[in-house]
Amino acid sequence: MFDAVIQSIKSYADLSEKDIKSFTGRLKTVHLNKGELLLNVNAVCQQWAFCVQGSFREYYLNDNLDEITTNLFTENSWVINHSSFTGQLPSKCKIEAFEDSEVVSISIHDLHHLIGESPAFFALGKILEVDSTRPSATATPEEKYLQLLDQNPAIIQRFPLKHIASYLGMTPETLSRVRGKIR
Amino acid sequence: MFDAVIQSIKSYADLSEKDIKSFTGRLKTVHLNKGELLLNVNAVCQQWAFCVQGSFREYYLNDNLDEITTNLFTENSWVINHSSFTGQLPSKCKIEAFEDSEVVSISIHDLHHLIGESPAFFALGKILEVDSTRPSATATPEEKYLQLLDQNPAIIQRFPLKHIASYLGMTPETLSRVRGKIR
DNA sequence: GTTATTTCTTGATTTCGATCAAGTGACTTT
DNA sequence: AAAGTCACTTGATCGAAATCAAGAAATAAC
Repeated sequence: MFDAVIQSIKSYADLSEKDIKSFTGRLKTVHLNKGELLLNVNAVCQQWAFCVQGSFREYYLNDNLDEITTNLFTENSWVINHSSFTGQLPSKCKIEAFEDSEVVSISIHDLHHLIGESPAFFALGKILEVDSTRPSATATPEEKYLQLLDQNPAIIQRFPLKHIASYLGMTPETLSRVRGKIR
Repeated sequence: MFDAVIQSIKSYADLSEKDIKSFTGRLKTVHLNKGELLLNVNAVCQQWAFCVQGSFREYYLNDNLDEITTNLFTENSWVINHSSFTGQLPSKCKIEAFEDSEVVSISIHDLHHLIGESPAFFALGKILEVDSTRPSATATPEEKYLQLLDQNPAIIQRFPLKHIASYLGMTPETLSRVRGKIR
């Protein structure tokens, strides 16, 4: 049932069977229809959510009311607003289900509790860093696309060009040309 | 003695007098001469350091062996490598004393201990987020400079143009022209 | 099945910032 | 004081990506 999320946490922390039981005992399964929000603007991110099925998009509206995509998530990845979670501050963006989706999540409260029980859980902090690896802002459009293709090809297969372009910080036209060049 | 750092933590967390005593009791004062490293490449950031006097520069060498400045710190700010600390991963950059400097620091171990003693300390996590506010990568050179001028004018007064330009992701020539235009 | 709408591609033009280059002034070093 | 280095400025040119614009292809709506 929780196979994928168990595999994920095992890859970050050295957990005993008992630890894993404690962990899964605190997980909640949540279903979101396309368009529903996992996190709204100004809400504080209180959960670590692991996407079991579907996909999510994190974005905000700039002054010009364009949607700027800040993150894209697919199956078997952690869907967390990093800054809102760590600082327990109001989020600047929304996280929206891009398709009908299912997540399993654990609250910040339960996470603290687990760390208190077993220090091994502390290593899960790496998830916040490792999972947020994104193409570097200084790279050229082609480099950014190749980095994404290398690190997270699922995103490219799953989301339309305009969201990927926004996520990579370029226009759809530029991304289209990069693709044409690579092909 | 620890006035500035006490003021800083009070601004992030609601701490009792006892909490503050526990905190300061674990602080260590370290002096670094200009050029000495607070954190080296591949080291894991194990400390939260608060700059009491002096200034620091965080940077790495790119493939072309240019020094890319990723952060600049002056008095009364927290000098921490965010990603290395949170994930307890090897740092990709150095943090170097830019002048003769003094920091007070607390170890990750002691920080955990304090959180165990009093949950109020958990709110200090905000420091990692709030302090890392940086001019947005998508802004124009002028906007980036004005954002920095607004949020952290001390940096502009303290560091030479080339490091500020690198930090803001532009060439020294461009920054010079931006300054000329604003004046 | 036809019409809309959205998504993507392709071309022409423009623009902003990088690069290349030279020069000035301040500060060291000897 | 002369020579050298360093920090910054200013000008000219270039290039990559944005913008503007139009059309093709795919998808949705009626």
